[in-house]
Amino acid sequence: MKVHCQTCPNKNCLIKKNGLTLEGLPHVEKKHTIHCKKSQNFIIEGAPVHGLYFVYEGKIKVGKTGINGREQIVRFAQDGEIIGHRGFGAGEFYQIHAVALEDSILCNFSTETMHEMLQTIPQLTYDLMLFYGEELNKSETKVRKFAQMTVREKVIDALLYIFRKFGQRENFLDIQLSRKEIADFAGTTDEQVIRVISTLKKEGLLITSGKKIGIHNVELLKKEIADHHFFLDS
DNA sequence: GCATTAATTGGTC
DNA sequence: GACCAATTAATGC
Repeated sequence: MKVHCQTCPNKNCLIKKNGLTLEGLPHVEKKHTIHCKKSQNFIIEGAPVHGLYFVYEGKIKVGKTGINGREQIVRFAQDGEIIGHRGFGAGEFYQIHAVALEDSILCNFSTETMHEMLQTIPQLTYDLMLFYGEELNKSETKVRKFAQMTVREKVIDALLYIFRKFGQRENFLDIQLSRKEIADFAGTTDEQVIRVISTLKKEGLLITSGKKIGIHNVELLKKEIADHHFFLDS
């Protein structure tokens, strides 16, 4: 079942914002709608690039595979966000993989369609450029964090990122992630994540229930890593 | 309910 | 601070 940009609720999507012009409409019609089941791997690392993805609805993790099959989650994405933008224009093959964390709907624009759009809609091109700039800034910030933060700080930072991005519902983070996925994102191991979480729980900063995690005191957590945040959130 | 998978804890290097 | 092993909790079938 196909979803259309005209009725899409994601106001912050770059296509929704800039693609519904007279010039854009015929291109927007060419997009493909992809229904993705939970844990489906829809971008395979090393596979040929086949355009750009936008999340219509759902939650996605984007990662890279390292030495010994060790996983590094690069970012998470949800409604309205772009995936696969690094492969676009630059390389022939994806350097990342993307997996749906829950049943999701994606919009796929082929490389050709993107080229046509970017060459006819300056505002879209401009917004995409700003987006690339932001992404670069975030990844530079992340490099510094990885080098300078302790494990405890990295885990706190990861939890706050998840909190910012997905928020909480009934006092628990509104996304289902395993301890291992948090570890892969924070750049450490699942055992370390579990240890940090259980001490934070003892300190009254977090609550847990099964695999669900709830942040009890955001301000105190923020305070603990405040020294590392000179610029912006990432 | 049983079997597989994930969370937790303790220990070693 | 990573890796390994053992135990316990959670989840799939």
